[in-house]
Amino acid sequence: MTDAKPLRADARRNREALIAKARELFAKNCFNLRFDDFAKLAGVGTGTLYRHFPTREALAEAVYREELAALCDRARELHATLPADEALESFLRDFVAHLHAHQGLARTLATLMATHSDTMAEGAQALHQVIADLLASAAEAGTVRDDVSADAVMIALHGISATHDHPSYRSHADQVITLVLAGLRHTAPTD
Amino acid sequence: MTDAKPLRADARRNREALIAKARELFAKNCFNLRFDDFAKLAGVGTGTLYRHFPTREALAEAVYREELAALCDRARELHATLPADEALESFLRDFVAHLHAHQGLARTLATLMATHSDTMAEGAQALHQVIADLLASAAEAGTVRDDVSADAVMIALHGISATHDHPSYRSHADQVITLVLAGLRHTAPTD
DNA sequence: CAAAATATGGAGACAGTCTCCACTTGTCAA
DNA sequence: TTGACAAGTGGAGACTGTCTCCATATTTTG
Repeated sequence: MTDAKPLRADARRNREALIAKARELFAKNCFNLRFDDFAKLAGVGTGTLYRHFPTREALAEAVYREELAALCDRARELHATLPADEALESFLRDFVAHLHAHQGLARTLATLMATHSDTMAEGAQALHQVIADLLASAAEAGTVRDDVSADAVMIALHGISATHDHPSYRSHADQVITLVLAGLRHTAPTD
Repeated sequence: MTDAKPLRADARRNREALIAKARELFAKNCFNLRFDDFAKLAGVGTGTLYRHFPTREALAEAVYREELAALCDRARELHATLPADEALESFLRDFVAHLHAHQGLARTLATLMATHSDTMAEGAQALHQVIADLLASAAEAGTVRDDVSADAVMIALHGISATHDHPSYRSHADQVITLVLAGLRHTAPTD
């Protein structure tokens, strides 16, 4: 499901060029330039751009796939070395810090999460998975409540990433994480 | 700041027609039709539409202003009759239920919250205010922690409204509210 | 009732998106 | 090497939706 067709040499080259240029622009917070112009900037024709990345989101995802994967790896690492609830806390805090430092990723993530359709959400999916795993472990260990799904946490993260360009983003986002974690640890009333 | 210029008779009539038609369409989940077509549907010229509502969001806000105000009133009512933390809980639960029943409002709110600019966020602003008030009262009463601002809650709500078209929206959204409330009641560690 | 102020509508300028296909480039078997 | 087929290219131009502009119409006012 990850790949299937061996790309021709020049095709791969163009694809790389496109991603490289996109990364460069995203780093400069240029997200809204004309798609056609972008193609020109990357030195390829419009058609080529569209063939490789049918939408803006597809391009964004390609740019941030690695970064997102790294984040997920980090989560798994924490999962392996810390009690699950602590790993979760650590991960969520890191996550916010990372988004804060990488506007482009935040922006992309917000889009990815909003796009429930097709494979677009691949990145969001990976994120969902690691959170679900952490949550399951912690619940089993009895350190967090077991009646809250990863989706709920994802919704909170969605809110957070959608707010990335707000002035006092960082402190508010941290407060959300605080709330979520405190809420998770506050074991469900057993009435 | 709410109003200032007495609108001419025909102008007011057109404005009403526009809002009425928009409400009708939103109720049918038609959000994406061409702006020009919409003008025609409402029986006014394109120019007129643009003069009254420069953007889609402006129109959406006009349509849902009352509804949002009613929601805020309800919050104040609860605030007056219940302990603040219970009022908050009640309000947030109602809020989710209401969004669930009114896709259009959810959609609009998500947009409003994303738009930090100018007066656009008037609706979101009102919401922020009532939550801040509830939070302050509850904090004073010692029933919720006092180190979390209304903004944090708004971020969670943003996530929730942005998810309104997800299949299992309702249960996930409820879980988020549960988390937020539990988190709020879990008084901050005094270390 | 005339003049001034206010509002209208819709043609058309404009900006972006995306498709299409004649042509180029790469691959592979002989 | 080379020929022939597959794979990929690029960019002109069709298309779609947004928004402006202003001659004309309607209201209001004195």
